[in-house]
Amino acid sequence: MKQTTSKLQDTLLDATETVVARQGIANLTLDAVAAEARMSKGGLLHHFPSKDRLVEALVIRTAEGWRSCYTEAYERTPEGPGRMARALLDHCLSDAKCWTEELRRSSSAVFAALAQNPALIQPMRAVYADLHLRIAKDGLPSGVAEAVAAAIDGLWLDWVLGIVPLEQDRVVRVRRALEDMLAHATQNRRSSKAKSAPRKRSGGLRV
Amino acid sequence: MKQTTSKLQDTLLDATETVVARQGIANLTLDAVAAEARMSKGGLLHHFPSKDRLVEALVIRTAEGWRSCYTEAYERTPEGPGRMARALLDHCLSDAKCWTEELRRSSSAVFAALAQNPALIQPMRAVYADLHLRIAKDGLPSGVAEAVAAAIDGLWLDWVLGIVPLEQDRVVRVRRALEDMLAHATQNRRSSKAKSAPRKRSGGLRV
DNA sequence: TCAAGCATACCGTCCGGTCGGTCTGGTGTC
DNA sequence: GACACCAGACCGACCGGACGGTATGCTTGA
Repeated sequence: MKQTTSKLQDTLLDATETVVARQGIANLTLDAVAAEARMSKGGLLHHFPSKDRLVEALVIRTAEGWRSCYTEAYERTPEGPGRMARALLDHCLSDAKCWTEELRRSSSAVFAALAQNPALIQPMRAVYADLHLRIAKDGLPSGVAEAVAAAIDGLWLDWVLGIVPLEQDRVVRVRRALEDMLAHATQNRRSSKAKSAPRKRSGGLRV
Repeated sequence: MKQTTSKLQDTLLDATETVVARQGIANLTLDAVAAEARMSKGGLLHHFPSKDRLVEALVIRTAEGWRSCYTEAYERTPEGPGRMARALLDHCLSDAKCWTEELRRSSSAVFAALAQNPALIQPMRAVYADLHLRIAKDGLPSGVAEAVAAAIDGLWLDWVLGIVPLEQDRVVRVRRALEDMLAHATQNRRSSKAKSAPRKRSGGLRV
């Protein structure tokens, strides 16, 4: 799965992202990529045997980037219940230092690629499966970590698609809400090992 | 913005979705759509002057569908703080009755369309702006409703892209976590009108 | 009879992929 | 050191098919 990408191949993949970012994946042509990378089409095809392979490599590279990203965040985070959730909060929602323009470009390129060729979900699925595994054994009522992950995905979606402009404030607000949720969950877990407090039937929550 | 779509145009849009769902938007051709709708290409072009317009109409139809969907949910929800958040929870996360295969198809088609032509974000943006307006004046610490919306978006993303298979259990777990968060927020708001309790610096949350 | 609805044939363009070729640097041989 | 040889990197002209769009004509109902 993790293929060796040479320096030059990386350059070509960068060029691909650039073209997609600028012209949309509908206008992603081998000629355009080659031009962007200042190479001939023949040269490009020498490194990637087909357009499909090129795009696939792009997706894989990005997926692996994500994996190592959250893996490192996890390693950095102190042990204890909710470790993965805390890692996600700290890494993804702190000061937006991880919401770089570069990430946006690659993410949006991957999105486009997925739309083009649904089979490319595969590498993504692998990464997500890995992530959800960590989340599952997070040591908290499992919905909590899942909610955190989902919320981050949601913010990320808005951002990548450009549906809603990225407001720093909004990220901070959401982060606080999620942190509170996490704190409460941790607290409850500590105070009562019993089944979580009796709750209204799931139809409900009327205030 | 809200264009009148005739019965027949709807059929053609359905056909378009079907083709996208089956073959990906890369293989969305006028011929394919026409064939799917059992009509000639000329007939198709008689109703939609170009492929772009066809796809645009598809996006608009879906966007308006979403809008009316959450608007109705909002109307159905009792007044009070967190109304929009509750509406979203009740509608989107209750028994998955709104996670229909039909929605998945149309959503994924829209995704593909957006990837193909970024300008089509426009209708989506309008709908989201409307939604976020309601969320902003939800009467709770604003991050809470935003977090709910984001989490739902995240679940929705996983589902539409097929990154993670839709598990009913997972939806329920996340729903509970979010409900708890909402309940706490509502409670805090009731007990203290003061600024929310002193919190650790946002760097933190160490358990 | 006229217009709207639709079908058929066709055109021009674009683009992925092929293929023959050139250039460069490395390696053995004398 | 000179030479032959070779492999891999890279080029770019070209081909063939696909696809969006047009032009034109048929059919049906008012």
